[in-house]
Amino acid sequence: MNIGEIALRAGVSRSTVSYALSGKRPVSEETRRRVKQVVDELGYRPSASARALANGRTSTLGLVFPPAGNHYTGMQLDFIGSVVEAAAARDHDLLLSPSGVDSDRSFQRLLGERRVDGAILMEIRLEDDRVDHLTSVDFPFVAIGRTAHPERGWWAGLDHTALVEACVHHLADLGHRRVAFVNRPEQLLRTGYESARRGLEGFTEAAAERGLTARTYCCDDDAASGRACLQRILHDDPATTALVTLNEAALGGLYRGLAEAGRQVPHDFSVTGVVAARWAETVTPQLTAADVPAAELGRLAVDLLMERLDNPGTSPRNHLLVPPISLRGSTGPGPTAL
Amino acid sequence: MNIGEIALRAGVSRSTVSYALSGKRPVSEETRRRVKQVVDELGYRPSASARALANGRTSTLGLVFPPAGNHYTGMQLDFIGSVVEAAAARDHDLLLSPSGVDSDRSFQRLLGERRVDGAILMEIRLEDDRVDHLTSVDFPFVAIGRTAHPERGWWAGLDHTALVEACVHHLADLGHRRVAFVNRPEQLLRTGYESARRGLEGFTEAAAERGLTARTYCCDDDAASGRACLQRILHDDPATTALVTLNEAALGGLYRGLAEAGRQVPHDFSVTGVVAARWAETVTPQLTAADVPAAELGRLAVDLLMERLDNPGTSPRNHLLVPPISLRGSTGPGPTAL
DNA sequence: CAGCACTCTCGAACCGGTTCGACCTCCAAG
DNA sequence: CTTGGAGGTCGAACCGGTTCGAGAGTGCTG
Repeated sequence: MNIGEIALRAGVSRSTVSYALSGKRPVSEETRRRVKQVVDELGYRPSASARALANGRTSTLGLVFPPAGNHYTGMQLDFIGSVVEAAAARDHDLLLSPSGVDSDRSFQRLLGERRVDGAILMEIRLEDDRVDHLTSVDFPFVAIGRTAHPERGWWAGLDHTALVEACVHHLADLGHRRVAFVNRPEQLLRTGYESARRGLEGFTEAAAERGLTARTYCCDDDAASGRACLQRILHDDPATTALVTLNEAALGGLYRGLAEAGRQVPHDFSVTGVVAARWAETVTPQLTAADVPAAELGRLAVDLLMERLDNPGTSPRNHLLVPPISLRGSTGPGPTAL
Repeated sequence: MNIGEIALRAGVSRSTVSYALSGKRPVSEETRRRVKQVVDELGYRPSASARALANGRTSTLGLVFPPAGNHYTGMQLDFIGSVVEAAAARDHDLLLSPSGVDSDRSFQRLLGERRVDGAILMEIRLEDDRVDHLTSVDFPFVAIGRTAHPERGWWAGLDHTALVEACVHHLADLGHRRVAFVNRPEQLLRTGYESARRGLEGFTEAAAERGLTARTYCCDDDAASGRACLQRILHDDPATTALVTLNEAALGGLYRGLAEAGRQVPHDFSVTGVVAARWAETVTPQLTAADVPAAELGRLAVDLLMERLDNPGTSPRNHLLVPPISLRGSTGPGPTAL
């Protein structure tokens, strides 16, 4: 059942059916009614491929998805969900593209074969080939996070530097003097993963500013690594009384490590960091943390992308979010309090 | 840069270029070489829309995605990741479709507009309109879970009945006599959500078989609800010594509730259920549970779907998984042990 | 009544591929 | 020397839409 079939049954030409449906040219009320009736009877819907071929737009956005090798964090799920819904609300579909092992190939599929009108890039690095490449071919995309040269692009991101700094200040204000930082896996840090880098930067800077004794650690994205990491922390400096983490997946493990070491949260050890609210609430005591607004980030990214698609040539826009710290129960007075 | 351009530069016709690239007809070595060289030089890739229009296949699979209203569970993320990768491994893309508020509309987009060759349906209900509809129009799809009439379709799922039964037997063997079941949200149960229904069924049956005193609860998908649910359990029957849960998102809240009530896990309260390993490991003590093999489920679903697409008319196949219970640390002897 | 603008409709071209049938050439078998 | 088949190439049609230019009909003005 194609447009020709509809035209036949409605007794008009194919172009008239097209105009009746799109409204791009005036069509008599009588004709429009007949066409719509036939369309409804047959349940006709125009083929997406044909339409995409004809007018050069696929009405599909691409989401470049982190590989499954890295464990996913909960934040990503909320993010994806909100992107799907925001896209749907604007009559666009979302195509997932793994940026995994063979990332070139999937890039080729998305861009080379023109499957999508634009893309959203997750897992940004400070120096990011993909960003450079897309920028150089002028392909419309929005990054989730900032590269080292954020002024030149479209992006939505979190100010991890400021968030981690806020966490450190919070701990320092409470009287903690010896603090640790539990980062994302080392491989991510080394390859310039944005949040890991900027978070570390914020931690180092704020700790120095407050004159704290600070140690930094990398930790794989799972509970067992979190537990091991905590053991290293207490082994390296048993006098440590607080930590800041970016690592959602390790959180449960960190808590377990503390429990095993006999440290009570928040009584004799404080924990804080940057974590989606949903996960901060699963640990006991609930985590005092800067809540990652994943869903908002997804909506903003789609907004930006649609804006870029609708007005090509506009100068880049961006959103830098700095959510406040939600005080829950995982931080308490440190040794020098009072 | 379309196929005509390539043909021009290689000095052959468009059809020859097509055959040189697809290999569907013999082409002289000489010609093939020239075509490939031009293609490489220009970085030409055939347009996905045009190809889809011409041969009727989009090389795209649809994933009907649960709405964001329900909180996502961690299991879903692993699942999606593995589906994306399995699809990519077979040169297919994955299109996400929200099955949310306006599920008819997104269905229309996917099927009516022929954006995908086949689909994977999550969040199956025992009586599922979507399944009935797709079956009646003979659209190729694979369900994640079984409807009430599983013999007639293609699906991959978990045997929630058996898994929950195994949990109950495990608790009964340990000497627990008064147990509770923490299910997914009531709205899901009421609307016939498969895992909630079958899980409940397994629980009720096994508890009866073992002569246990059993209570069942519904619980929303978040930590606060888990905590509240646990309070209800202990309020309704303070002698309860164990629970079985399907609710990943509530797990942290359940543990918190237990801690607040002064019940030590596993010393004076046992917890078990059906949960993805990654989440079971985040709580302390780690959860003894049937590990939901989300990634495997995703791979299997893609395998089934591809098989169905490649051999239309084959009789339905399915996979019913019954993962074993992983003994971790959250269950211990009950009151009647020894 | 001619001229004109406006509304409505149609046919044809186009988007960028795939595929079918036909044709030509060359070589081996009869 | 004919015949036949295989290898290689081309043109044309097709997939299912959109869009442009033009023509038919109508009503209004000069």
